[in-house]
Amino acid sequence: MKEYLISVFKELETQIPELKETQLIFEIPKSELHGDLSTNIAMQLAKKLRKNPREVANDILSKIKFDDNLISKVEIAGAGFINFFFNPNYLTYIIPKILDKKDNFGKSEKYSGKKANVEFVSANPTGPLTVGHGRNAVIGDTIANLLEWVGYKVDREYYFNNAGRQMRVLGDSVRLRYLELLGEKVDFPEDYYQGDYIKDIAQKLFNEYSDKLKNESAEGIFKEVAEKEIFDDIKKTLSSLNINHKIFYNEKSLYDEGNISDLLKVFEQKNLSYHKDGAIWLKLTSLGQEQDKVIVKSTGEPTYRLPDIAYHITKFNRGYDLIVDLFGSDHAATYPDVLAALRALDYDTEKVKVLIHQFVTIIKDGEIVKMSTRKANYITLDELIDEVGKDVVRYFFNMRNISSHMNFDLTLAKKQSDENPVFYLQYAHARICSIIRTVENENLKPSIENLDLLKTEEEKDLLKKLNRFEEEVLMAAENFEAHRICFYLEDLAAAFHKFYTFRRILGSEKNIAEARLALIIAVKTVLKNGLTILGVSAPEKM
RNA sequence: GCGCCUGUAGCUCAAUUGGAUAGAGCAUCUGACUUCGGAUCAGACGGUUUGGGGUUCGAGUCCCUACAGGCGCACCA
Repeated sequence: MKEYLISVFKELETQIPELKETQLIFEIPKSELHGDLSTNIAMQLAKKLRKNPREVANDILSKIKFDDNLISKVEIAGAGFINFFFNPNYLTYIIPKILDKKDNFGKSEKYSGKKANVEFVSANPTGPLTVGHGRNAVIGDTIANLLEWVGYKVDREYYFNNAGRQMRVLGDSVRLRYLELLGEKVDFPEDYYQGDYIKDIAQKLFNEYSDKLKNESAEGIFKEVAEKEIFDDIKKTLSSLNINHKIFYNEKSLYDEGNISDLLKVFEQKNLSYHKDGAIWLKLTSLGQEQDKVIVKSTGEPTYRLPDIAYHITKFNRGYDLIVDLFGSDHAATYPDVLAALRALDYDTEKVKVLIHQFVTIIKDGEIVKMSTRKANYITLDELIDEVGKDVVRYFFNMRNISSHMNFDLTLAKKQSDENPVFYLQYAHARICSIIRTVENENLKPSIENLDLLKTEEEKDLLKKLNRFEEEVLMAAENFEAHRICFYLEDLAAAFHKFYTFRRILGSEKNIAEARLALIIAVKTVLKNGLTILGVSAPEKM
């Protein structure tokens, strides 16, 4: 429909040349009184033509003839909006379309043929995933889903580093706990990993090797076993949320394959780096950044920046059209340097979309829980999933704009069952399934023969909402905003529940009953597809 | 001190990217089923969009400023 209106206005360009320079926008008005689509084009033109907006609108309409089969009414309203009212029959076209496409309804081909990489979680294996990682994990996976729905071929990627200082400390933490088990008195440093999982790993090593590891170094078996155990747990946690990364990219391979040394040479050749105080610095100030930063320490060890840049270069070289980086606000300061460097090396950083999500504040028994991996004062993602379930976790993290500093009230979440919107959606789906089961016994079949009988307010409202789904998916994907899907689905479910309260299938005249049956099957399909994007199940019974 | 994010109803959050009368859920109050799932529906209450300036036909949204909170500001990642 939008396409139709755009084409009509395009034809008008010959008569009103200024139209070419204005952005033609059609939007769905907030209020139904303002029609099904609306444009502010007259107001935009008014400025250029130095005329009254309503006059311009009148002028435009006098020059256009609309197809009566599509548009039933056009009006000028407010300061100069032009509102379009669809022919009601047009709305019902969506039902056969949904019934035909089923699980694929809502998908589009707009970006088909394009490849995207979504990097998310990317926590180093130093401890179990926390609730904070959970937000990252869920958002990342859902964005990947959304991109797939609009045609991208998506790789989900996890970047990690098992070489640096963090991992050395991890290994040594395990070693010290192990020595404790041997009865040695050790002084366990405060800035080491305090969590019980370290003791568990030490215990495991003790069970297997007894005291044979007494003289092993932290970097050897202690680190290796710790990394493996913890990474296995991380993968298990993610998989319990149905999150499975295709690629685990180890920073170490960047050294092994020479990417790091190559990059250093390039910086040198392009005169983008210099030596000072025994370290190598990147000339970020010449790239518009605040200050130069060290890329190789005086010890000869690179800082994280260098591999970060090399890593992103591999993403370009791997041929992605879209590169999504998702991380928490604690890392927000690092990416501008990386992007500046990439730009200086002539990579098209328009392809890189950096998404920053704000932190989750955990509230338990009315108090804020301060979290720290090091101090082992945190709530793990596993605990959260155990307490509220996978669907609630996924829905909850998806339902808010990523820039919101969201609160997670754990006490409420635990007792939450009828208060949580995810149940509201699932209930609507299960209810429709139940109706279908019941109605089938009455020898009714969904029919699209008499959809024009769907003309009550409740039915029209549902039809309008069904008509919006494809665009919602596209908007959510293009803006990387999964929460729009949540709000849309809640809206749709509410419209269904209202329909259910006032309009019946059983007991209605057969043609109406069968048209309504087709309608609710369409609603069920859209609910399920929306929940699928979010990674939430759509149960047939609850 | 500097940078990024945030501030909207009692609480948790939206607002079609600058549009029309700022909307939902929860909480509170009042109502609604002898038949398809009451985990539901209808209604009421609730706002100086943190304060103050500015930009324009039009501002929750953009600019300036003050205040409050979160996150950063390494030769850690």
